[in-house]
Amino acid sequence: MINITLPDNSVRTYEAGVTGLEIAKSISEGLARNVLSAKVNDEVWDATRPIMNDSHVQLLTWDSEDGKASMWHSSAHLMAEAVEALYPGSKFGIGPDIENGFYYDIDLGDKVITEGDFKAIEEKFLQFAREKQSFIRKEVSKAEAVSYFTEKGDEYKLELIQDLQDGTITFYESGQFTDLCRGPHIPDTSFIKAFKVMSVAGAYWRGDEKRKQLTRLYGISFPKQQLLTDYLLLLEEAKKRDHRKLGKELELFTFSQRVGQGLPLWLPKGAALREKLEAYLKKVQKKAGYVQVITPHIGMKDLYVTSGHYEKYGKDSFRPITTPVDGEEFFLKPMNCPHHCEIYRHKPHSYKDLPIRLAEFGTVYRYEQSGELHGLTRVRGFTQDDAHIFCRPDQVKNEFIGVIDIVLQIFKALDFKEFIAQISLRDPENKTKYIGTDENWDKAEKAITEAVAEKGLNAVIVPGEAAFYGPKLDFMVKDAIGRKWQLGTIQVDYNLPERFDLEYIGSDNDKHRPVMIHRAPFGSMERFVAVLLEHCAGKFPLWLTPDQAIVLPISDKYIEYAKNVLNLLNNYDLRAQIDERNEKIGKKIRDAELKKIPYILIVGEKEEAENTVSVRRQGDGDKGSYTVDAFAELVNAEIEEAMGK
RNA sequence: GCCGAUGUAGCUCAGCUGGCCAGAGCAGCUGAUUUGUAAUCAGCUGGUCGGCGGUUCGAAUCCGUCCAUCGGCUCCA
Repeated sequence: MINITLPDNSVRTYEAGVTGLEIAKSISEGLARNVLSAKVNDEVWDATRPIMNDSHVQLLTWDSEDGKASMWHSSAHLMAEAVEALYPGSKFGIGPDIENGFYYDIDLGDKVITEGDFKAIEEKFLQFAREKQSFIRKEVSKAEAVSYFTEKGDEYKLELIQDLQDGTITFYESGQFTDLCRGPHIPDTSFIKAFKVMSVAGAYWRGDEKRKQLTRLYGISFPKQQLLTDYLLLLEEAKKRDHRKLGKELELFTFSQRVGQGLPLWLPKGAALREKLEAYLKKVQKKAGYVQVITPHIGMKDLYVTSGHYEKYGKDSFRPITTPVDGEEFFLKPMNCPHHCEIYRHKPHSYKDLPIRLAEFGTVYRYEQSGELHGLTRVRGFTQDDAHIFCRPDQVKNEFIGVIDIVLQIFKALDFKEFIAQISLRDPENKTKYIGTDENWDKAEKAITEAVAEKGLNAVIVPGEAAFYGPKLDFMVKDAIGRKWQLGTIQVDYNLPERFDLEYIGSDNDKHRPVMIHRAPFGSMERFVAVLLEHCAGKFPLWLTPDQAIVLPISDKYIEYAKNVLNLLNNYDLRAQIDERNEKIGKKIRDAELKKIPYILIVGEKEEAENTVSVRRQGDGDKGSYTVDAFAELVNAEIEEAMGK
């Protein structure tokens, strides 16, 4: 007999070899019907795998992430089985569960799967699911594994087996399909009640663009049909928040083929919004001791040879611009730091001057691969809210903390609650990718980790994600459909000061090397506006929105009064317009609501007589009569509350 | 850059397997209406059907190619 400890710390006794499923049955039939897998001593197992020793067991259902993962992973197998049945001779790469569903990478030979084929795959899948196929776990030797897939002719699986150790290899068999797999899986396929192929895409084998591109099928499955319906509805809703759609509807920005792909054109309202953001950040930075600088959009090739960027990115950049007579080469600046280094160099510095914090809304141009461009989040020309801090080594940590404070303050003002802080460190396996000495890297990584710890930030640490010149702390936010984008970034750099031979005179009257910190709290104005737009679904915070209010005269008899109101609003520094069109009030309200203008001010006979406006809040209906003074107070109070003053 | 899909008026879309001058709603313009909290009515303007080339008596529709966009992959200083 063995003792099984459940999550509530109760202990039950079973015969050795009991399975998660049997434990569930002993608790209740209902639970047994919903158990997908079991966590046994912190390892997720099949619910049908015998437990031989005393263990802590947690039964996993759809409600847990691990339970979902089990179902999705099993669904990937089933999808593969369906594909193999429909397209015999298919070879299979990998098929993991992912955040929303799962995928399988498949070599289909000459067959090209398109959306038209999805239905057949779905039907075959559901047919297999209804057959209640069990997932049977088998431990196999490396030799057996190799022999199976050699016979099947699946070179992808063979390659995967090469990397595995003998004695740790397991196969899972379900229906006609046998796969190399670590597991775990759900007890049988009848748990899967709904399935949809979401999309098809090309994906390089093992993520290497030099290797063959396989067909990646994305799918998602659920234990209830209704959950699939709900999920699809959720996706529809998310699409309505897409910044590309909202940007068009709200006339914030546009693109022109004639200007060039990935080169955004900011329309008046978008420009107004962006200027508000810039003004806000300038104010915050001024308080934090930053000074603004301005540098040109191009720089000589030699500047980037010095910085090391030419060697690293020269081939992937826009081709250089050359002068007509001497053929001197200039590059569109892909970043601002080399220019700022030259500003630092323009005169000698004392240790007493440091830190020097040079800030610039610097527009940069990078040649991004055409397939990478994406609305405003990935573009070829964009403006960084850049700054470079030149400081003494003993000031690094404090400066770093100062920047974290700015980022957090901004996120708070804009109501960004869900962000991920990520510390990117050097890849310990492949140190040659990076420039700079071991010692400097160690120092920089230590400074970041300590600063983050001191701020109590909950950060994930990812080795191998560092920039080539230094480690960094990034702030990532998800967009409407769950894609992660990097916004704010803080990067320690011991490298550029070296390359540009930057120095300061210390208290010992000797020359010393300053440390540089690159930082951009928004990241880029383009990406930040895109993500902000998706977060607020186009309903920007009152302080930021291009038009805070719109005055709607009931008829053209009241246009004069509406203009008086507008004047008063302008005196209060509120941004407002008048809708002077000859339309009925209902129509004007509808249009203003659709434009997501926060306050709608209706003026007619009554308001003119009483010297008031009738206030309507976007999405929230009639708020009653206010004098313009009282309305201005209302607006200011709302702004102050939101900014957390 | 790679794989797949898409591309019709400013916007959202219809136009089936090639055949009357390419359509609708919204937006815009003109006129009527002078309006009280999410769409007043009428008329009008607007499109080398992404570009170029081909097949055909005939192409928005079929084929090729280029461009752009979308979903991924790779990349992201």
